[in-house]
Amino acid sequence: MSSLRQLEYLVTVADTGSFTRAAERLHVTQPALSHQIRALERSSGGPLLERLPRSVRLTPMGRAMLPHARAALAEAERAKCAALHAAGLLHAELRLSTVYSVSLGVLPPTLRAWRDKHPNVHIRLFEHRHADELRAAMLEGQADLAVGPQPDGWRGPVRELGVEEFVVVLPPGDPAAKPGARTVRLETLADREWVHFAQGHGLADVLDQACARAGFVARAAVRTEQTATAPVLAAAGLGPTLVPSNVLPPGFGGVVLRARPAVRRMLTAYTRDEPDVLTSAFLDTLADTVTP
Amino acid sequence: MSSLRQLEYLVTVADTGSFTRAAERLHVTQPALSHQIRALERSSGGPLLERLPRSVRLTPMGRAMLPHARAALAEAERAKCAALHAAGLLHAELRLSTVYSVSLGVLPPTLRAWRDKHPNVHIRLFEHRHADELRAAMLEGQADLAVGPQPDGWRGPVRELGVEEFVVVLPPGDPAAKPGARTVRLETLADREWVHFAQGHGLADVLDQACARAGFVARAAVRTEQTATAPVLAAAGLGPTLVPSNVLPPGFGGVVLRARPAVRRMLTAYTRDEPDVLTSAFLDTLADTVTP
DNA sequence: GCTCGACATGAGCAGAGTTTATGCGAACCG
DNA sequence: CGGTTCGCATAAACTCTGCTCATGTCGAGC
Repeated sequence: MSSLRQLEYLVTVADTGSFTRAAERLHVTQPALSHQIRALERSSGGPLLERLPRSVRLTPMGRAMLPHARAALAEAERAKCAALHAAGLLHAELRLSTVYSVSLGVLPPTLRAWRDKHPNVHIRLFEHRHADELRAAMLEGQADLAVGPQPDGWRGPVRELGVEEFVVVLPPGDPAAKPGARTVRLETLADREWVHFAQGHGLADVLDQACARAGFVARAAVRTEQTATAPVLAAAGLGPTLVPSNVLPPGFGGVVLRARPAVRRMLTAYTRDEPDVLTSAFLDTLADTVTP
Repeated sequence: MSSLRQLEYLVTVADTGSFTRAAERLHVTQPALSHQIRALERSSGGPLLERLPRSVRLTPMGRAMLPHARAALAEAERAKCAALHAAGLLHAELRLSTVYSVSLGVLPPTLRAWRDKHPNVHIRLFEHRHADELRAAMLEGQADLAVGPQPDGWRGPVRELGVEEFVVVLPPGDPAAKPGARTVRLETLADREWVHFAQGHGLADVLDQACARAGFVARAAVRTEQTATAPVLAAAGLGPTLVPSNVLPPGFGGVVLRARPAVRRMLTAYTRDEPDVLTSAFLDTLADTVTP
């Protein structure tokens, strides 16, 4: 009997038209996918996919199989949903804890996707100024799930979501932004006054450490408490600032340059204990919406 | 994500109303089933089955989940069938090799069940007089699947189907058959002339070895080539005989007693290489129809 | 009260599935 | 036309799931 996972792999390869892309989407490596598809083909009695040099197509056999595979997956999903519905009405709240920059940048698309899938699950959001605060609150069991920078020495499941890249924001026409350049060296901004963050704000540490690595101390023209304010102030000419690229709204007016050397932060989701159904469902949504 | 197997386990427990019986039907041990159901319950967020002292019932959650689980299983099955159909394997041929006693006793119900499920697969049956002949023919690749006694030192997959119990057949009113007795000691028949089997017939060896273990040599009143003939001759008074219990037709006229000590034979199905889809489908049918 | 039936639990083990590393062939590019 | 890149297959090692075997627990029935 073929497993659900194998059917899921087949569907994903069919949808993406490529082993490699399917493997990415499924969060497994490409050989693992190759193996499973191969096993499925053995147990089905013949090839399901036609390996072309540039892409992958379904064989007639695969095409015949595909709709039933989709249906089986959908039914399994419905089985779980039905179970959740039958029992989940009691405890349908998910407590989510995070830091300012994440709740502004990464979370909104995820929350929208989640709301579409599970409109009856209420989400309660806790926001913290600093990753350490987040960590401490999670230790006390404030929330079911934390989304934020990698916590040091965390006893419990941690899932890596992806790396955030930080960008320098400058006002239009700033001399440090060479025409056409995509990056900027932090050292060239060593003598500027920066749009900084308030004491205890997580991004204040990020900025300070990045500047320290570049060999200088960032002086503050102004310190803001709100993450979203910094790039607006920077674009208005108060000085450069450094923020995760995903907090910038689409069509943002300022000049945006990747820092060189790169300033990155691993974004993770972590829980105190093994995640329950709701939490792990949210984790999947999170992983799906963050990377692609 | 819950696996297909877990859903199958759930459905079977719901159908049988018991962990133990479900485990038998699924050909796994009861702890394995307990574990999987427990895992499914964990990943579903709550109990699916209510464990009563005498039986097992579904919780509302389990009841909600059940129809979808069935549907998922059915779709997965259809996926495989669709693939087979597309590959043209549904109009295929399955070559089956066996020994006389098996083709008479065990196989007919299996073949009927198979015919109902896959009416388009033609079965070609090869019958052998002795297990060694069967083994040799299989080595040469005569058939896709062999059904017969356990082959010695077989290089390839062997699946145990169950043990055949041999019975002594006597004419009605034979003095060796005590009224109400269900068994008979072979020694008490040591001085009889037996309804024996032809030289080279597999059951001839079985009879000789059983008698040897009981401390005597079975003299032959007559030797028959056909398995079905022996019990008829025995019932007609030519002498006792020893045959697998499953070769006796329902409503057989003679006296049937289990041999003591028991004469048993492990019945197996074996293939040269890993079985293909068709073969393993037949194997499943076989395993299902032989044991219960 | 004792035994028996039925499910739970725990330890140990085999095999499935995954990852990392590497190979191979076809297409693309200079 | 060789070199490079992209995409899938293959090999080997490791991890972890899921199995069996042995044992525990609890209620029912004699």
